[in-house]
Order: sequence, then C-alpha cells, then structure tokens
Amino acid sequence: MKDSDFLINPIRISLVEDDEIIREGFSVLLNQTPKFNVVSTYGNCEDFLKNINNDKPQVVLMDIELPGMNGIEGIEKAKKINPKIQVIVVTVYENDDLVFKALCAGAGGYLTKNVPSQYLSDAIFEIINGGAPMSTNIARKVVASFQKNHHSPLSARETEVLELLAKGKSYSNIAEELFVEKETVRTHIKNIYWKLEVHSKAEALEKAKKEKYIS
Amino acid sequence: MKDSDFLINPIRISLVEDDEIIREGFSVLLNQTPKFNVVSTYGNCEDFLKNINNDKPQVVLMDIELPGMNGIEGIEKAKKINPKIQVIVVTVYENDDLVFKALCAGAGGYLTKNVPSQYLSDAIFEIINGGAPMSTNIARKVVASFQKNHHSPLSARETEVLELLAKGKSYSNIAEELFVEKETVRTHIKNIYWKLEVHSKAEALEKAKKEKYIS
DNA sequence: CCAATATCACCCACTTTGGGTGAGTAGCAA
DNA sequence: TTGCTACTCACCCAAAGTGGGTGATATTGG
Repeated sequence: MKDSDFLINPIRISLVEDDEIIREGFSVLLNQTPKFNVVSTYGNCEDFLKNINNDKPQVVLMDIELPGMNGIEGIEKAKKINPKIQVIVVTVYENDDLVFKALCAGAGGYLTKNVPSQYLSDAIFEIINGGAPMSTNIARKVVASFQKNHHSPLSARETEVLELLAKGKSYSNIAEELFVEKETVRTHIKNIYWKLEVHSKAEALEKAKKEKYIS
Repeated sequence: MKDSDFLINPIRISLVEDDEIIREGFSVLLNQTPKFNVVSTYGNCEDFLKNINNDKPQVVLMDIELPGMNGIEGIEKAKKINPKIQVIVVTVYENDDLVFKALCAGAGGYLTKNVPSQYLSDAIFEIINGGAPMSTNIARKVVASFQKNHHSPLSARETEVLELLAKGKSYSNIAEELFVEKETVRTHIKNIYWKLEVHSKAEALEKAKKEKYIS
C-alpha cells in the first residue's frame, strides 16, 4: 500500500486525551493532511469505548493519565472489543512500569509527549505498516528489559539452576536436565538462597528477576 | 552533544560481516561522512574480539551468521570485555528466536539487511544517543512479545492463579494472595491442567508461556 | 435453563522443599 | 603453597507441597 492510497481511504483516527488544548492541537495537526481522518476525540476512556463501534478507528492515540478509567485499562478493553485497533500511547510518563503495562495491555507504540509533530504522523504510518513506533528512550527501555545484569552474584551454574527453577521445574527435573544428582541441585539452591539472602523459591525468583540475574 | 561534535571526535565503528562485498560497502559508505571512523572490519568474531581492546570501537555492526563463532556469542563476549560497546545486529535473519537471543546477549539494535543506507547512519546516531534502532518488523516482534494471547482457554481467575504459580509461589501463598482457601487454588490448578492437557506445574507453565496465555 | 465459573471440602500417597552438616575435586590467583 | 570459589555429592530431619480422585454449592451470562 502506498501513502497515496490513504488519500482515497484516509486512516481513521481517534484521540483520547484529557487536556483539551493538546487534544485539539493533535486533531487540527493531523487533519491538516488528507491522509488522516480524525473521526473522534475524547477526554476519557469511558466515552471512547462507548463509541468505538461507531467510530471504527484504525488507530487510537491514547493518553495514560486520564480522569476515571486509566489508559492501560482503556487499551485492554479497546483491544477486547476490536483486537485490530492499533493503539499508540502518547504520554509524559515514561516510568518503566507504565511502559511495560501499556505494552502488555496491547499498545503497539509508545511516544513521550514531547514528540515533534512530524513524529506523530510518522508513527501513525509506521503502526499501520506493521511497525511499533517508540520514542528513543522507550525503545531503549524495551530492549534493555531483555538484557541481564552483568554483576550477578550467582555463578554460571547457579544461574542455570535458578533459570530452570523459574520454569517451574522440581529439583529432580533440574537434576536430570543438568545430568547431576538431586543433592547437587539442592546444594546449588541453598547457595543461591544464601547469596540472595532469601529463604524460599518465590523470594529467590522475585529478587533474581527484579535484579535481572535471570530473565 | 550535537552532531557537529562528531566532526572533532568521529564515532569509532567496527564491522563484523563475513561477506566481503557488504563489509567493504558498509565501510566505504560510513567513511563517506567525517562523523564516522570505521576503525576496523572483520570477517569473523574471533578476529574482532582479539583486537577489540586496540580498536576501541564505540559501535559495532555485527552479522549473525558467521564462520566460526556466531554473532550471538560474539555479542556476549564483546559485552563482557567492554559493556559500554553498543552492538547493532545487521542481518537477513529475522527469525524470532535469533532476535530475542541477540537482544538478550546484549545487542542494542537490530536491523534487517535490506536497510536503506541512510538508515545505517541514523541507527548509529540513535544508539549513541541512547536509543535502540530497530527495523519496523523487528520493533513489532519485540513489542508483540509483551502481549498476551487473547484466545486463552483459561478463565481470568485461572490465569491469575497460573501467573502466581509462575512466580514460584506455593498453593498456600496463592491462596493467601487471592483471599481464598488453598483448596480453591487446588481446584483452579486442576482445571488449568485439564484445559492445557498437562499433568504438572512445569508442563503447564511451558505451554502457557509458549502460547502466551501468561507473560 | 444450561454451561461455565468460582468457591470449598475430604480422601490418599508420594514428592518436594528448606535447613543442617560434612566432604571431595578442580581451577585460579595471590 | 595456600587460600578461595565453584561444582559435585551424601545423609539427617520434619514440614509442606503436589497431583489425583470425588463431591458440593452459588453465581452469572447467553
């Protein structure tokens, strides 16, 4: 599909943003190009969800901090109504937790609000073309979330054991998989607990994941 | 830092790519701009790693499919030698497994090889500025990896229970957390096993993660 | 109304888990 | 050489966890 095709069938866009100034700004900005058709704008998720089947947006620009239902819930419900809807989060918040919650909820893009106006249009085209538009800092966060902490107190073997424990395997399972005795696995786990200063599987996994000793 | 600063201190770049044509092409292309300084090019990881402390590259463009050590291992070892090195994978492979293995190994960017030459330069600036340059399709894969399967056979409550089980919690832990009896948790788990056609925690978690019923 | 969901109970047997203590081997670095 | 760490294995114990079976009740949405 070429960009010019959108002149015949402009991309249907809804905006959910409680700040009226920003909302109208985005709306005017996007409507400047005939490739976009801002079909509706809302100040909260409730109204947006109520009209979603009428508006039939292809792309939604969604704020996170909203009166009433927050954007995360809004994304979840919107995706449940129509999984094909592409949601781009546009927010000032770049707190790690929010970013990952939004992506888990179904956001397909995430922009921090200081985006130059050109980026907005680019992002919309990108998500329509199967991409995942993200601000620089967000992309880095997302990629970093895959990477492990290089300053783990755990030895290679211990990390291996803990990784298998994280998959829900029992000591015996792990022993078989690593071709060692169950007693050896037990010793590794005792040492892991000692190093992480914990006294149970759940605590160890929580700490190890938080500190990114395991993925 | 402004782009113009790189005229005084050009960005030091190493290339690891076994196809000599591509390698030389990239090298010539990047050296066309005085902001870049391609300090070395290699056809395999072994040679690259041997000279890494001499070359002192800030950015490495790394192929995955290489004779001898593959790119994934290469990234791991390079990051172990100098964690500050920024690695951008440049490859034709966009197999899910490889993408995530590369990111876990420490890659900070991932481009599929049909990148227009302009993108290469942009990507290098982006990674130096704390971003994570990715091709459209790769970014989508990465974002999609956070999202759950909307066609889960599990009920909301069952998913909740399984999610806690994945954290290594015991039935009793889960019961407390959900304010129900342990017996109720046991029933949920029995139903989960039945639905997923498995007979143990490890099997259930494996299947549920593979099918993305839980994260 | 029926099916699915969520809740709880009691049976049983086996395994798992966490903690304690001790000990041998190997490799590496001061 | 002497430590240190890592990796391996063994045996003790008691409590808790796990998987499977069967049953029940209440609520809810299509």
